[in-house]
Amino acid sequence: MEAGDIHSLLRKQGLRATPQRVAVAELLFEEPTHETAQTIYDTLKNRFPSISPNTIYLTLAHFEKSGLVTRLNVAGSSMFDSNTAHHDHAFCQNCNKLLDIPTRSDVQIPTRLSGWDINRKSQVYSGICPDCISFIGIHSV
Amino acid sequence: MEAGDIHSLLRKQGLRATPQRVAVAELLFEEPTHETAQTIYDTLKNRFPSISPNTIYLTLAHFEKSGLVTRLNVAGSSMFDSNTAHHDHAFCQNCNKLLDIPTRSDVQIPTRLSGWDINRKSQVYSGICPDCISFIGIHSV
DNA sequence: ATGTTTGCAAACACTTTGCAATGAC
DNA sequence: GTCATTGCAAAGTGTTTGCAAACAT
Repeated sequence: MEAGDIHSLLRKQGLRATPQRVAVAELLFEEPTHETAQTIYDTLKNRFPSISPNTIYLTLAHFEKSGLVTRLNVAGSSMFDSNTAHHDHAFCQNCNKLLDIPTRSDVQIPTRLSGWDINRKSQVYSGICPDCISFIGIHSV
Repeated sequence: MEAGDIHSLLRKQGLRATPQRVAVAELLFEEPTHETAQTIYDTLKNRFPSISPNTIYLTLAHFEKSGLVTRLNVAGSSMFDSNTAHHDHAFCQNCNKLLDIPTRSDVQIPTRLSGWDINRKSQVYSGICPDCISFIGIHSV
């Protein structure tokens, strides 16, 4: 996805397409990685030396509200996922990597759960990723 | 579970049974609620006016390491669950309540997931709890 | 031109650290 | 008595706030 597309994507959501927002969106949509506000801030400080955490957090909140990204609470902070199709996650306890994995079953999100109004389902598998297993020789205890 | 039992429970794990630790354990085992370090600290400040956050956090880390409790990352901070049997969770986006719910399927935790060494599975349903629906009239958007 | 968004600075919530004093065993 | 644990104080993360200046529309 290139800059022009991202611009109109934001506009379609009624969001003003500032350079900072386009940059955040690029980060989130280009790569299949899950960024935290912190990593985005660190990355963008190079291109926008005067950017503030405020901007990142407000931008991400806007994106979330518009449904462009999903917020995931993992390892004590929020990670953002541009893959809005339903899928599960695998989290590496060693390197903190978060990976999308296909849903293991065809179970749909139940909208009712004994009186609850459920709008989101999050399945997270935690363990050690292949890289850390082979590279460092770490195994779960 | 009474104080004496908790004392020996801790000792069985090789943990020194200090009054503070017994109090933390009581909180976690008496009620089926999920406490955060913060709520535990706030509660125990009454009984132990000089207790420090340090103690709470170290205690919870010990309990987690010993397998007495499970740490859950929800809504940006850790919640602790004394129910170590496998089960899912329902999280209320309005009142931040976390509820244990029985697992919906008999799927066991897979120990291998395309090269990963998985040791934990966490299923969280997010939405609005019955109390908040009827009481405040909130519904998910 | 208008109203949103930015950057700044400061505060905030939660968690972790280092170390001497305390206390469980 | 010994060593783990506590309390204290301070710092470290990650996130949020208020407001004037800047900017997208």
